[in-house]
Amino acid sequence: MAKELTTRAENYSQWYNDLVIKADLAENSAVRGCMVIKPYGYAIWEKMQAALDKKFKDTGHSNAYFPLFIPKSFFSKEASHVEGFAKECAVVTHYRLKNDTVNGGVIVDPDSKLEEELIIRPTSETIIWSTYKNWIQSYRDLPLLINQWANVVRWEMRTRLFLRTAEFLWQEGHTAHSTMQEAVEETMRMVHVYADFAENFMAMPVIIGRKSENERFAGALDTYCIEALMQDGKALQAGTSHFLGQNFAKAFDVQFTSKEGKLEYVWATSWGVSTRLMGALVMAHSDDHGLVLPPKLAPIQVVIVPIYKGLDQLPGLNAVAEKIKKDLEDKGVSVKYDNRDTQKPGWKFAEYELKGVPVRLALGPRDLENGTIELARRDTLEKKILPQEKIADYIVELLDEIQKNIYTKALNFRENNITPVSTWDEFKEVLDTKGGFISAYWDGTAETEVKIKEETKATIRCIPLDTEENTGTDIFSGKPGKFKVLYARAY
RNA sequence: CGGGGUGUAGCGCAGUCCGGUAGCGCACCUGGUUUGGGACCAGGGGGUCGCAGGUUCGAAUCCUGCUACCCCGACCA
Repeated sequence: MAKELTTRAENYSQWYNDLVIKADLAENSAVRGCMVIKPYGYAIWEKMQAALDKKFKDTGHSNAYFPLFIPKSFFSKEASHVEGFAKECAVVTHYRLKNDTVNGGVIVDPDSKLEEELIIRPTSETIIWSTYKNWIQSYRDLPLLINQWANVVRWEMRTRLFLRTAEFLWQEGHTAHSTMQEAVEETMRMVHVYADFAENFMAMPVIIGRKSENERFAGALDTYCIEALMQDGKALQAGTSHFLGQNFAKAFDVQFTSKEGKLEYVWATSWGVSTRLMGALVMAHSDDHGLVLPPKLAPIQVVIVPIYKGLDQLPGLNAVAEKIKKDLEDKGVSVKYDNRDTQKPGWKFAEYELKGVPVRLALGPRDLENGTIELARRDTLEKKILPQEKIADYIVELLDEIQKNIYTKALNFRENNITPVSTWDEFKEVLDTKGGFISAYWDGTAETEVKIKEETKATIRCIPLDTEENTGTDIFSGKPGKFKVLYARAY
């Protein structure tokens, strides 16, 4: 028993930490707050990137790359933006080291102080809008639809692998439009792209909504988000899309000449998802045996494990396994045949379960005699003996079913954990005993939201897009509210 | 930045109170037996006990200072 996981019931957050490390997704690095994403974890991220990148291209966006460093002065141009990020910026002040003649080693050369400090990007709005100023002159240059895949740094006090690290990987889309309506449409389009990705690839149901003013992105007029529910009943913001209005256009003087010959400021959006999605993926589906990966994001979809007494039995098993592997690969399934003699079958079973491989095939001498093979599903842990014939076709369908099953399971959980309440006592009770999303009327004031947060640590996760306007009573203040919002404790 | 905790082999830990030749489990290496749910036996390698001072014949252990990391709070995708 080399790798024991803490169970979810024992300690959910320990379970998460154990799992990320033991499934070889990532580990802490020598640099405080920064993680090393290991090959298996990175392979999942690459699958996420590929799926998202395609969706961005399909909606007309192009990739580009902007600098890691941002001149400090750029930050001060948009007031609320600075305020939002100032407290968590890493700053480059010098550009050279020199030998320390006194104590040995190296020291920062005091003569190399920068005229203007450089901020390591916590997000790229400022550097991008200072660039867009030169790219945009006419309505003919619009819309400008750019995405970048990059790393960013936000100097966090407390970090957790994937969920919150000082450096993380993400994509940030930055678009410019000639009309407000077009920019609003783009904002909405992209939040729906995220929701579609979360549901169809990650098999993670999300609620699309609008953020309250408190939770809004620094510098945005409106922030839309996808919110997911983790198995411990805490919410996790999985992606955001911002309508930036003309704030950045005005701050960086980005104007264009309209068809009518008038000089106007452009309208902007930005949107992003990060490696935090990896954390969401882990917490949405996995169990006490390890990861449960949706087939569409699993680096290995099927693993084949041979079982034999004596190495002389291996060649016969190899022949059948290689054939099945090829049949599957011809159908676009990624397969690993693990015939290492250095580990025993039982060890391999446990290992691939830990790593969330959706389907496992085991092939032994009995199967060779009978023309059968043992198939185990990771999501349900069911085992079946099946004929080898047409196993590839069966698996192709099964992968699809597993993808759906994982989603349905997560959806049922989510639906069972949205609790409508109408009194403050009920609110606190549900929050402490059940968790999940709490649906309640809100009077629309930041004051109420802040007080609720202070008392319970729950925040307004979002105002769901599909909520109908109605009249109700605010759960906390008793004042009239126009719509129901979702409260939750969040990551 | 407050409050708590821990630094001993790659990982997880015991030993520290009461100073006397550094240990256990896992992992690793060699050989053999094994292989349908994390194999077993035998042998083997690996440590300036976080760092720097001090006390002592002798320090992982006692004293002083420093440092790193983890957990809980204030901030955040």
